Amino acid sequence: MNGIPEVVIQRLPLYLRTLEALDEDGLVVVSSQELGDSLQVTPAQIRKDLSYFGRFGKQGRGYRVRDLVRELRRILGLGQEWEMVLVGMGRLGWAVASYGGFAQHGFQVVACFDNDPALVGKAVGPLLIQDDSTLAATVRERGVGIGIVAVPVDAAQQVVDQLVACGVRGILSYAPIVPRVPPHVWVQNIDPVVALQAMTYHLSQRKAPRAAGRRAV
Amino acid sequence: MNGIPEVVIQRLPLYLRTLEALDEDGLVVVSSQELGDSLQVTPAQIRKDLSYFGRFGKQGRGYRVRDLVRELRRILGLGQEWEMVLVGMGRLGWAVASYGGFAQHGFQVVACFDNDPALVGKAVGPLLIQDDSTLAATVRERGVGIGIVAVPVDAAQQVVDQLVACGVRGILSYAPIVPRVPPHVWVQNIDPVVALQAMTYHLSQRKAPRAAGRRAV
DNA sequence: TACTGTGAACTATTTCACAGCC
DNA sequence: GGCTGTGAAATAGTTCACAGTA
Repeated sequence: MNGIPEVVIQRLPLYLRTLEALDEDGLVVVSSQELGDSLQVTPAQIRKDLSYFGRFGKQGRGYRVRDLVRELRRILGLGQEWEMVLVGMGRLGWAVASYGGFAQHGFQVVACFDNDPALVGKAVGPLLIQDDSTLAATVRERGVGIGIVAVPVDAAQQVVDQLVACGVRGILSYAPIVPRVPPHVWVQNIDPVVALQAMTYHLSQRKAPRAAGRRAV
Repeated sequence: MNGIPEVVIQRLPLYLRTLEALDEDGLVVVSSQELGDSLQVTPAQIRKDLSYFGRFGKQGRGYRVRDLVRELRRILGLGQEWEMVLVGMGRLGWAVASYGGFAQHGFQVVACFDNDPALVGKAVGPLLIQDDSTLAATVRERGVGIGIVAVPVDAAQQVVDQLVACGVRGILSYAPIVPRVPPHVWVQNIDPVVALQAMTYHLSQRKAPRAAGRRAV
């Protein structure tokens, strides 16, 4: 055994999401079996995943939902508000900026940027679109940790480089490339077309076996 | 060996995406090494992945880019136009409907639905928002294969059930649940918050190792 | 010579199965 | 009795390394 497997990390937010829903429903204690039923994951997998981080359950009973929520939030680093900058204010960037789901989960877009003079100065909710040239200063000043890339593919690597140069350590990219980043920077890509294309493989087969995972993201 | 591993299927669209870009750049032949450099995947992995489907390369030379694009498109079932219905026309659904990237890749939203009378009848590009009650008829009539779910979490499972009942075989879900579907239906989930939460785990650690995959999607 | 295609070796991940505890 | 936590076993996935060929 070495570190904690990346697949495990990617599953924790799913556990958290479900546990939060169960908590809202008023459930106090949950077994790995029940949680697994909701998530379509084996109970053994849930227990093994959690065991990488500690012992959170009570034998013979299960896990206290609220306690496990708290532990997972701590493990995932969700105790703080995370500030993000958004680059690219075309249709996609606009939609991302207007998406309420981030704030709800402690992720805040604190500034947004575009290099199109026609867009700079426009208001997006409480923010004004800034020119790309002000990106570095804003990121450095506020110590923003995460950048969202919503620019066209041809500009994507350049924007990623800029963000990395300003000290951003996480990048959520909607651009259809695998960006090149130094090893201390973490990237998550989101591309619905890629998801659809993997799906059509299965839809084209005579018979389809099991359901696919989220690849989340 | 049994079937083709799911991870392999999920990587093929990434290969395709990169090969299409290389083709546009005028590259005629590519080696697994070069392709791997673009994608940050080992050459051995690319060769192995492709070998599940046939022999597409020439020893000593590499792969003809255009031929490999054609093969991958065939394997992924991209020879046809795929019709999709979109359910949920809130902000997110609206953004999805307006997204140009689908049409560009042979995925067409042919109808969109909401259960809010205030939205029904409004135009979204060339489409009119229809009432949910007309979903089944539309899907059955046109034999639509893919449904996109962009409704709030509380309605998501119900909408998924409806889509499945009408004969949809693939679901792209933006809702924060793992929907329950019969085994012949394929699901891909997209949730940027889940992606961010996995990322903050790494950002919270003292040192961060390698870059994460896309889990795409 | 420069590459692919591929068994075999290796590594990672999942599942099993059961001791231990509530 | 029912459930967790966890080594050990089983599976799945990746990488190596080299024979074969254009």
